[in-house]
Amino acid sequence: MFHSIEKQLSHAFRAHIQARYGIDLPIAVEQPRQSDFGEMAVAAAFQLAKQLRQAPRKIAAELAAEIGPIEGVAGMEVAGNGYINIRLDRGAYAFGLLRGDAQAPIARDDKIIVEHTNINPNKAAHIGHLRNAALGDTFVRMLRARGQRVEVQNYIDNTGVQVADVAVGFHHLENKNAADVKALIADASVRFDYYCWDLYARISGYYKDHPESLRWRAAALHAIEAGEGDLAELAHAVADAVVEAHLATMLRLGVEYDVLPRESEILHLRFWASAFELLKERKAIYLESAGKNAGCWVMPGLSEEGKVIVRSDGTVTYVGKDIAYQLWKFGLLGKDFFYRPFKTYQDGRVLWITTDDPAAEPGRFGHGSRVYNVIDARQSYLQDVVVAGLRGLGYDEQADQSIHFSYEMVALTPRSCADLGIPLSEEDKKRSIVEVSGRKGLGVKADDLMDTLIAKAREEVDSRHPEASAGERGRIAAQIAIGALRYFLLKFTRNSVIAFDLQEALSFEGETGPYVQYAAVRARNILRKLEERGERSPDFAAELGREALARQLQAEDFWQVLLAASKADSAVDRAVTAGEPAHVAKYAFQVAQAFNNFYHQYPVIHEENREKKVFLLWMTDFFRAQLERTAAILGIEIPDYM
RNA sequence: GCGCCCGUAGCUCAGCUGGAUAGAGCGUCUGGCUACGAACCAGAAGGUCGGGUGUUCGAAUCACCCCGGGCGCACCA
Repeated sequence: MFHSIEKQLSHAFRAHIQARYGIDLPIAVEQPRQSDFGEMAVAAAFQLAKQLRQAPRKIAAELAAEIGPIEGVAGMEVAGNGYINIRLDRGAYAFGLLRGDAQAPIARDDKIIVEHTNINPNKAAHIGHLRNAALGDTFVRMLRARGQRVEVQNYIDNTGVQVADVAVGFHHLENKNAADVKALIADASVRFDYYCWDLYARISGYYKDHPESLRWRAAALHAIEAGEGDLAELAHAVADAVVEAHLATMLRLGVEYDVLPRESEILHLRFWASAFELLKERKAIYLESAGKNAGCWVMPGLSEEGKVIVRSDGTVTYVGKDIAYQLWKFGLLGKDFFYRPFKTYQDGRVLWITTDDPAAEPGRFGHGSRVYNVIDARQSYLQDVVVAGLRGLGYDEQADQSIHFSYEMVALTPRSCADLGIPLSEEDKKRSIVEVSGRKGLGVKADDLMDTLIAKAREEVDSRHPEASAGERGRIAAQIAIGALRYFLLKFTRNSVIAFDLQEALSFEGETGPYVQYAAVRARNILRKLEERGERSPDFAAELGREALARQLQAEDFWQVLLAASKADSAVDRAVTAGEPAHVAKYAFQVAQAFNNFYHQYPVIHEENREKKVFLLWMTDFFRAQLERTAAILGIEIPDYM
C-alpha cells in the first residue's frame, strides 16, 4: 500500500515535470525527517533548480500547485528550502489496507539464480558458513516475496584440494581404507563432520612440518580426478557424508536448496573442454610464449602478466572451471548436467543433485537471466576473473548480470577465543581480530553454536512455562535460538566484518530475533485471549468503514504505528535494490518496537468503546500479519508462546 | 608496491545511493508489573561522523591526500 502510493507519486511527478519543463528526471520519494512534516517528501525542486536557474522553493510551489490530485494524497505543502511534503488520506489509506489492496507481485518469467553456501565438503560447517547461508537464503526469500522466480544452487566441490587433504589424512595418518571410513561414517557414535574437522587441521599441520608429503596431495587429486582406486572411493565417501551433514546443519537454520551441482560432474561431463574451445576460438585467452607464464593459457587484462587459466602441464585452474560453470548457469555452455532427485524437504520442495548418468533427467536447471554468487569478499579477484571471462567471450549482457554478492568474513576477537577456550598463537593474541581458519581448526562450529543457543533458550522457556511438555519446550527453545542466530547474522550490513562475540550472539533482548518474535507472540496472545473470554474476533471489514478508520486515525499515535507496519513491501523493495538483507531485519525490529509500544499503551481487550475496540483489534491483527510476513522473509519462525 | 573494504555515542552497529535538528541496541543512571505475562515500556546522560583539502544552494554520504585497522594481488581453491 505504502509502496504503491510511493510509486504512483513518483510517476505522477516524473510525468508532470516532463510535460511542464521538458526534463526527464527519476523522482525519489523520501521520508521526511520529522513525522509531523507528513508521510512522504519529494525533493525534485532541488534537482530542477540548477537546470531551470530558479530558486528551489519557487519551483516546489509551482509543482505543488499544478500537479493536480493524486489518489490517496490528501495534501501537499512546500517546506524548508524546497521540499514538497505529502500528507496521505488516512481513512482511505487504512481502508485500503483493511481490504487487502496491496497488489499482487508481478509474476515474471525470467529466472534468477542464487548460489550460496558452497562449503568444501571436508569438515563441519562454521559460523562463517552460516553467515553465507543466512545471507543467501534471506536474499532468496526477499526475491521470492517480490514474486521473482528463483533457483537456489549449492555448489559442491567434491573433487578439490580440501577433500583430497582429508582423504590423505585418513589414508596416510590413520591408515584407513575406504571400507574403514565407510564404517566410521556408519558409526552413530561418531560425528563424522567433526572428526574430519580435526583430521583436516592435523593433515594441514603435517604438511607444514613435512613439506615433502605434499606429493600425497598431488597423488590423491590425481586419483580422485581419474575416479579410480581405493583413495578415490574414500574421498567420495568423505564428501558425500559431509554434504549430508552440511544439509542437516543448514536445515536447522531453515535453509533449503533446489539443486546441488557437483564438481565431479563438471569434470566427467567435460564442461571445461567446451569452455576451453570457446575461450580459444573467441580469443579470450592466449598461449603465452615467454616470461614466467610461458606455456600457459592466459587471460589478459586483469594484471600485467594476466591470469593463468590453463597451467603449462595442461591442467585447468579452479577459475577456469568456474568460468565453465558460470557459462552453464546462463545456458551458454552448450552442455548440461543430468539430474536425479536427492531428497524431499518437509514442505514438499525437492532437492536435486547432478549426475553424469544419461539415463537420468536432463535439463531443468540453469538458464538464469541473472546470477548472484554469494561468496565472501576475499574472493572478489577471482569473481572478477570469471566476469572478465564472460566479457572476453562477448557475453557482455551476462557479464553485467553476474553479481558477486560479497560479504565480509566472520572473525573472532582474541577475547572471544579466550571465552570459547580456543588456543591462540602469541602472534594472533596481539591482533584486533583473528580469522576463522579450517586449516588451523580455529573457529566455532555451526552446530555447536546452535546447541549452545538452544540450551540457553531452553532455560528461559523452562522457567517461564514449567507446565508445558518437554517436547514442546524443546521445539520453542529451538525456534527462539534459531531466530536469535539468524537475526544476529543478518543485522550487520554485508561489508561489515563481524567480530563474533558469544555474549552478543546469545542475547535475546534488544535488537534481536526474539524481540521480533515476542512482539508477534504478544499480538497473537491478544487475539487468543479474546476468544478465551468467549468473544468472537470481529468482522473488521463489516464493522470498520472508511469514516470510522479516519476518526480513529486522527490520533497521531495510531497513525504513526499503522504507517510503520504498512511499509513492509517498501522496505523489502529497497532492501532488494540495495542487496541488503540487513535492511529487512532493521525494518522488522522497528515494526516490533512500534507494536510493543502500542501494546503497552493501549489495553485492547478491555477497551469499552466498541468502535475503538474493533479498531484496536484490527490494528493488532494487522501488526501480527505484517510481523509474521517480515519474519518469514528473514527465515524466523514465530513460536506459539514465549 | 598495486587493488578492495572499514573508521559515526563507552561498546556493537544503522544512516534509504547528496537533503531538513546525525539514529538504534547494549552498557550506565532514573522510573514502571492488580491490564493482553517485564524476553517489555518510558525517561536521562552520552557526537569535532579518524584528520585535512576540495566539489555546491547543501557533505557522515562524492573526489583527492594523509593516519589507523582488515583483506586480497599463485601454474592453491
